[in-house]
Amino acid sequence: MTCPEELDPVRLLTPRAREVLAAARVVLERDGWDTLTMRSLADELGIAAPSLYKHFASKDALRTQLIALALKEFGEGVRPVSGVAALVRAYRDVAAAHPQLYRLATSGSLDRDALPPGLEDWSGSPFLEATGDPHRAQALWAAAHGMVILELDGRFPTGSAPEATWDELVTHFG
Amino acid sequence: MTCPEELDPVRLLTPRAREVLAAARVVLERDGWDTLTMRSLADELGIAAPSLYKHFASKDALRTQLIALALKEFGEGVRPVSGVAALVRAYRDVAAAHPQLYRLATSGSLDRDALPPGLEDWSGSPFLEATGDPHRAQALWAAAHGMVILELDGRFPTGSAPEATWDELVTHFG
DNA sequence: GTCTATACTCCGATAGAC
DNA sequence: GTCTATCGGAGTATAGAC
Repeated sequence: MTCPEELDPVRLLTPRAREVLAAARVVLERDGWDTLTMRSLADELGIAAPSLYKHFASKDALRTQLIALALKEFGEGVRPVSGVAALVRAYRDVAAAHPQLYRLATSGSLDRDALPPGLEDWSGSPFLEATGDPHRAQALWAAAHGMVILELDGRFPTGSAPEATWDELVTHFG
Repeated sequence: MTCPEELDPVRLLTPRAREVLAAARVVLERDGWDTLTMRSLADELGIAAPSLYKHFASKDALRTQLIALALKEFGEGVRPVSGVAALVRAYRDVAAAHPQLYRLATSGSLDRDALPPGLEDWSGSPFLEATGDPHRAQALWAAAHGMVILELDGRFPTGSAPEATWDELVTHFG
């Protein structure tokens, strides 16, 4: 399922800015946000770093666009499923497929004013649909996020089986 | 309840190193890890930045000590409780009391070889005691962590009531 | 244990020509 | 839309004297 047109964060970007954004995704996923620099991004594009500022006003503006893009894509990746078990499975998979983008989109502060209005809510709405209750939805999302981020950060003790823990989580919320 | 002597990460530090560590906590909680620099830490102590290297070999070594200290203190803060509801409540409170230390200790990669052996397990053992099952414990911890970190990062939509979500979580695991 | 001096690297961002 | 040149700053860390 696709994101509504009016929520698509890319809709107002120039074609070249979209290319820059796509390259930023590549570098982000390869190096992580902290080591993505305007210089490394420019290298990826084969241009000089100062040229980037013709397309994005600052590195932070680029970050906001990446986050918006992530909200859109994660929302799309999780939407076609129904039921708590399938939702949780899809959430885990989409995060694992783009770990650095997931981390960027869900960690640290969020400048809501810079996002398309309604995008954040739309991105999380599958949890509401699957649970039928706002607080239940929020609790399930938080639990799934905790699992994902601890797994991405390698925080579960070595040798532990996350699969069984995921099953446990689904059981409690199923 | 206090941490076993042999797990206390501070036990091998010189008195002066402990003072440096204490100052690092202050600066960390005030500025966050990314903006804690060797210079700002030195300023807090009223000494010059290079002097710090007499006590800690690198900034990363300092980070490891802070994380170990956090594991000890969070373990102590959560241990005297029994039952899922009280555990979750204590976990939330101890994180909220030292948000930046919590973030440092639970986010990003962890160099386990640099920690006192057994400290990490000891820190998490209250979850095992409260649930009686390893996977249940892990799921509860992940859910609680997800709630805490999203709350600290201001990721719940404005106007939403985290209290009710916390209650929801306790209900499912209670 | 602290100091001064400093090396070295990297960063985001701007100015102005083409 | 891209370039070159550059600013201004920050960061970790080392060397060596006291």
